[in-house]
Amino acid sequence: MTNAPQRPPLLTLYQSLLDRYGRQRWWPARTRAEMMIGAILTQNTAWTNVEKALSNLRENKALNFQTLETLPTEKLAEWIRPAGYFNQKAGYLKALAGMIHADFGGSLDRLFRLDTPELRKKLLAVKGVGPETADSILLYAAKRPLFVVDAYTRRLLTAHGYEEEARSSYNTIVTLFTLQLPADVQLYNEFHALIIRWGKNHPKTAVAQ
DNA sequence: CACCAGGCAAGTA
DNA sequence: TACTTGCATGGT
Repeated sequence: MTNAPQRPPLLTLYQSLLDRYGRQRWWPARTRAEMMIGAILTQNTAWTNVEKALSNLRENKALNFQTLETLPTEKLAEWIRPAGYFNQKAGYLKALAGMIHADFGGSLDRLFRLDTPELRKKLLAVKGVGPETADSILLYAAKRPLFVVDAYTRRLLTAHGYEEEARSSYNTIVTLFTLQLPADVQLYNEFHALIIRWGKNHPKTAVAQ
């Protein structure tokens, strides 16, 4: 954003990004299961690599937790190899599939029947699901109004005068956005997607502004 | 060649 | 609480 005002209200920042980039229509997934699997695979990983892994899973009819639950970890790791950290992520996906199977009979409908605090706790209890992954699932799969903070969010804050806030904890940044924005699923959805879109034009190595 | 990309867990102090 | 390290592929 050229000539960005110093510390613009976050809603103003949202409007600027929306004007500049337009609606993003996130998350890029056809089903809740695909969304959740993508959320694990994209951890610290370029989305283009995630797409290759998702294609492999789709070809093997494994974009669902019933299949992942019974799939050998080694086979899963082989299919998601392009997404990097494949041994870790295979274990993470198995853990998530195991939780859904053991506690909800394999039913995402039943999982998503939990209220937001319980659902968040349930997700965070799975090894490999941290705050960003949990909140992404809550926002984009469960449609709950939770603001998602990621590395780009911190960079956006830094670039617009919120330097100290950008260095604070995950939950502090969530609170910052939550207090300034109406609790609206569609707004949080679009804002986070726009922040990623902005981030792709502002790589770490680029000169600021 | 180095650095980066839609994090997280586990260990240390 | 606040660091540090390992995890790994594919693109620039």
